[in-house]
Amino acid sequence: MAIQDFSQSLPMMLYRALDEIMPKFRCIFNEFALTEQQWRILRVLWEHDKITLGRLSDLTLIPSPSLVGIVDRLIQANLIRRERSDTDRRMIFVVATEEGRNLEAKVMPRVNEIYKEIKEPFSMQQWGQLIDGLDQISHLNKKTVTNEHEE
Amino acid sequence: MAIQDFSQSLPMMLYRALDEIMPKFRCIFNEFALTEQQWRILRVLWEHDKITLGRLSDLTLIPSPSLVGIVDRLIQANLIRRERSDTDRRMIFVVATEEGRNLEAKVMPRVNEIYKEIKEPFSMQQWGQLIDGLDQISHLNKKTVTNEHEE
DNA sequence: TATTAATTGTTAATATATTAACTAATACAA
DNA sequence: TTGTATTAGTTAATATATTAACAATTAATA
Repeated sequence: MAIQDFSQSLPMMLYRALDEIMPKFRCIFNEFALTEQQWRILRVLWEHDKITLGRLSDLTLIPSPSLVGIVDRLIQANLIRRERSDTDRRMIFVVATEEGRNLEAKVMPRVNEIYKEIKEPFSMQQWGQLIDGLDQISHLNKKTVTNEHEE
Repeated sequence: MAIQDFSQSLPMMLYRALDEIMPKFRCIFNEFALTEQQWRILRVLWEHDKITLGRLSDLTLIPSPSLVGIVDRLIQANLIRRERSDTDRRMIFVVATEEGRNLEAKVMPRVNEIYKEIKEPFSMQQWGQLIDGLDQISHLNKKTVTNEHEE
């Protein structure tokens, strides 16, 4: 039997999907002088006032060694700041500055617009199946696939 | 209405899916002293004896500026070689060396094994829906979404 | 055929990913 | 309480991504 088509493999399908949609978003980020990774960090900080670097790494999927430099540059841009924990001096919190918080109202509408465009051609069922499938992939080693809700 | 959860957004779901599965594969690549990108190039060359850099970039999803260095390193490893076209001297073909071709038989079984593990917990229908959804995402601007089969 | 435009690759500058090693602080156990 | 392990974050080295600019070649057009 012949080699299965590389282009139709799951990893390449995932990469291609990202290659299709991310440039649309990056286009917006660049208008605000943000890189994609910088955006991710701000995006998380808009949901969490105060967060440790470790958790930030988990939520943004940015590996911690990368996070160091990206956070540095966001601080230089005066969009966030570091804050060492008093109780456990190993931990470092990251907090958005006022300028960083103000970006939300400017960027989010633009981003939501693109997101809606992407989602639009899908039926609600199709979209749900896609998200469920991706969720199942990303939990392969974590738990049995049946339970949906967790804290 | 509150901000929708960033972690459940399509881009982050895609990134998380890749974060889950790719380390498994990279583990194998590293055993053969290959990076993921080097692997992708070889993988394509096993399906195409001879291919231009441009098309290689399309099929591997490796941006051409990156391709230059990656190809350089594969040449140093004696796994591929460059070959300038006679008919159009702008084009450069990439060809696998014998050593590069020989890798296929060693690496592919290992990779297929992991791939099967990933696919295993899915029903055939679930998997099909996932692939279809991803395919639809990656063709958003190319055509109307209805036609499935193409050459 | 001289000019212009388009194509194919490359270089350059900066940002990020990957992997391993390392520091500082804390938790834990003998 | 000392020694050890663990945790949180950083540094270092190399590879790759992103964006823009560029060179060489070919195609197109007046």
